Amino acid sequence: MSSQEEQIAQRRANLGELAKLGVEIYPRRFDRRHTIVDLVGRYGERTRNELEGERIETTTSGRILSIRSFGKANFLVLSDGLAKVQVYVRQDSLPPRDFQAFKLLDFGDWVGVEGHLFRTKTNEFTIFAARLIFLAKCLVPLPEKWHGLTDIETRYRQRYLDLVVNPDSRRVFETRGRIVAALRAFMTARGFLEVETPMMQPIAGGALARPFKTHHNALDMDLYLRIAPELYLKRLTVGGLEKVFEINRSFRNEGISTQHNPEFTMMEFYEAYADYRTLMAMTEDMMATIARQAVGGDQISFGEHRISFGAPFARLSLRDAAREAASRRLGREVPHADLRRSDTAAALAHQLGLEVRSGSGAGTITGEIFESLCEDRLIQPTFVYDFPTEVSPLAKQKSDDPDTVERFELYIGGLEVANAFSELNDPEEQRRRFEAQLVSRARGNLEAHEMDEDYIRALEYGLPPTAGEGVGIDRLVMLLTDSPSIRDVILFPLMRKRE
RNA sequence: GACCGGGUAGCUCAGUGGUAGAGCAUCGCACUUUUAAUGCGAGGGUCGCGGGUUCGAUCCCCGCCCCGGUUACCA
Repeated sequence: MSSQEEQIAQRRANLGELAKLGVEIYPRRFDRRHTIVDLVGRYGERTRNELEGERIETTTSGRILSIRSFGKANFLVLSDGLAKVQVYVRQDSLPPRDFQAFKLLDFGDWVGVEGHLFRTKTNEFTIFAARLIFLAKCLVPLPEKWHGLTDIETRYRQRYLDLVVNPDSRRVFETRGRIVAALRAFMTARGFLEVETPMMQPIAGGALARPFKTHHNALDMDLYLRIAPELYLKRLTVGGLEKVFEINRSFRNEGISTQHNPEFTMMEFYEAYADYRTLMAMTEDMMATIARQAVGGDQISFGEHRISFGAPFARLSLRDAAREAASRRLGREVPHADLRRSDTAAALAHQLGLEVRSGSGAGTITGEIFESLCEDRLIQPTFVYDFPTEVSPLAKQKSDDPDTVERFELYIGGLEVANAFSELNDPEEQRRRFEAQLVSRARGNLEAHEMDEDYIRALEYGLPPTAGEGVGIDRLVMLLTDSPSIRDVILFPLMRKRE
């Protein structure tokens, strides 16, 4: 029998013995007077004399993290996930059955305890147990207490184990919860209405990405998991909902990396009468506010970097960024004009050693130069603005430059954290943009946007001037929790199936 | 997809072409204020999977699986 089988058999046997003692082995309810974190927070600073004088009684519960046994005197450490407390279990202070049951407890079991608070000789804040109540068995041995669980694969596949033994992991997800709560509060306080739009869509639009496909049986209809909620949210603005947001899970059938999980969370919002400049100011405020509420300040550490979330953020036009990086790389001044024509842009990309799809326009190539040369250098928060129209089929052109749209992306710590633009609301221009995308699709670009007649029809009813933005919540959580991989901030990241 | 690193006890890790190692955990004994409790004793292994070389493979070779990283594709 392997060590694990042996330990499981032993724990099962202990459970059987508990049942024989007449202990209910899967009880239904347990009423606590305090949680452990309450107990420690309220009384953890009391001195020995104060505790002796007050004789504070408590009933609490948690998982057993360790058992130190001296025969007739024993110490348990219980955790409720947020705090730990020691329990002193003394044979002559418990009902005999409780003490017999105690001896059948294993590391990892859930128990309740009744008793009063005191400090031991070594001044440890402790519950002096008068009753022990068995709550649930841990049949499988938990990871070791000292080294914890470091195996990354197990941490992702069995996140519950990671959460039991790695307090840092727990903290990441608590911070994530605070970030989402702070974002929601931020938006609501500014008069935005939280809405929910379809995750299953007949046309996967609103972004340039490959979708997951599914099928509805009763309707015999193919559907896609959304790649973005964008087109539905703007339909709502057509309907007169001037300020809407959705905290949305979206799905993209693309590669997996430290920055990409197939399903990910965005906060996307639309504001009528605003343009992308409005949103830059709002985004600066949003980032600083979220940082303060989630981690208590607007200065953070991310890997080797110190990052300030304080406004104002740097601003950099995309073409300038690409041109300057290309000039630096090639050691010569690249003229502005070279990024405006597809032939000169392609030649430039070739000199830089970048491969571009044949038939790519100047805008696509400029975007690629930016991505490969600039993205990961943008450590302090930076708005990269004014994107090529070609790569932005849903954004509004600048009034003086039809090849450029009013769009920005926010980069922090080398991560693309937000993407925003003044929304294209001219239905005829929107149709031309979709048609250009269809040409790109016909050339093999599987991420090109599809024609969405229903969306064009909505625009025909009139979308007021509007600006919209998507904020990548997973990446924001990475930044604010100093996590190097998106999988560290998603409770159950997608893993390959395993037998 | 390519390249690099990894997969050995429940956990954390060492190791060798010749019977598989440690600490923690587990089991037994002792112990009524410990702090990774301690002391003594014991059990626990498909060395990721499959093939090959060899008298003999956990180790060398080939293929595959899984994980991580880099890179490519990809907004």
